[in-house]
Amino acid sequence: MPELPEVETTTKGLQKEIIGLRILDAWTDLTTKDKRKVDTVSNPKYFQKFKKEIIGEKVISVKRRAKNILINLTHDKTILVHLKMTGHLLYGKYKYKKKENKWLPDELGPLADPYNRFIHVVLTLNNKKHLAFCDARKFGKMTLLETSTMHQSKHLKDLGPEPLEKDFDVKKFQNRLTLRPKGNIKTVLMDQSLVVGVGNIYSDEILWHTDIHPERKINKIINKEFSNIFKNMKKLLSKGIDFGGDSMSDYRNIYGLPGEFQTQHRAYLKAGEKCTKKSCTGVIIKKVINNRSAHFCSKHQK
DNA sequence: TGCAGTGTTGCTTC
DNA sequence: CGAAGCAACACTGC
Repeated sequence: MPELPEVETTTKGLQKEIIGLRILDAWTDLTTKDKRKVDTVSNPKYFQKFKKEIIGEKVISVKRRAKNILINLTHDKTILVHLKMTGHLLYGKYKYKKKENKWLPDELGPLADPYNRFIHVVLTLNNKKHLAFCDARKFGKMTLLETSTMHQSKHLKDLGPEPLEKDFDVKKFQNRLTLRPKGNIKTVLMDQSLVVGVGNIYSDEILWHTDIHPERKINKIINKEFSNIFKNMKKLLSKGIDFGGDSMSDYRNIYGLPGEFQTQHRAYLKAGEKCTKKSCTGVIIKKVINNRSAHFCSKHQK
């Protein structure tokens, strides 16, 4: 689900609702033994430490870095959340069912979200409301970092530049992508160590708009095309934010409500449909490229 | 009914 | 180092 526009939508929602609130309690039912998750709340031992650290702290700010949400707390602490495939952060009123060790939305909770049944972490706030982390597939990540050094942590240190930052220009963009001369453009666009924020949906859309085949090698792309990809990447990511994210799959904002960017798709999940580019007679096809499904026009993307 | 497919990324292998 | 494949997990939809 969540690529830059969806994570940005969630971040903005949190900025509106939870800044200034204090964390009173934390709960989870996650119990993985996966080594890759030792330093996240999925590891029960880590969670105990995490809980102790965040209780009593107040939310100072909420930021986004790549597809990570950073909840900055007092005393140099920051909660990092990555939604991965099916994560949701929901804000509202929930109640705890002790018998089942489960949380349910209360009458003021985000009832709209059918993903409420996958609640795996709940933070209790000092306004009688909660921040719930729902995640059907349990791929998501939640961990605690030291704010002053977090950008050197393994979670953030290898990330490329932000595509929507003012000082990120087409020259820097081209220099980054050119680090992978033999890579397929679609795969390279999604490589978070080169440029952050683009995933499977937006990469398909960017390439449809720029008339470029997803398997075109980086070293076969000319300057003018880089400039076109750059412009369309910024345009489509901004549009995704303006539309409140893409809910073709399960993305919901912090109130459990869907975004609308899925109405703007030209390629993603449109296999078999006629291409809608002006005077193009092609059809959208689907092909697995580097283990990801790519959707593109059989005719105008070259 | 059963099984392929799913937005991400981290690890392994070559 | 880079490229590619697959695993992590559990549900949805064909």
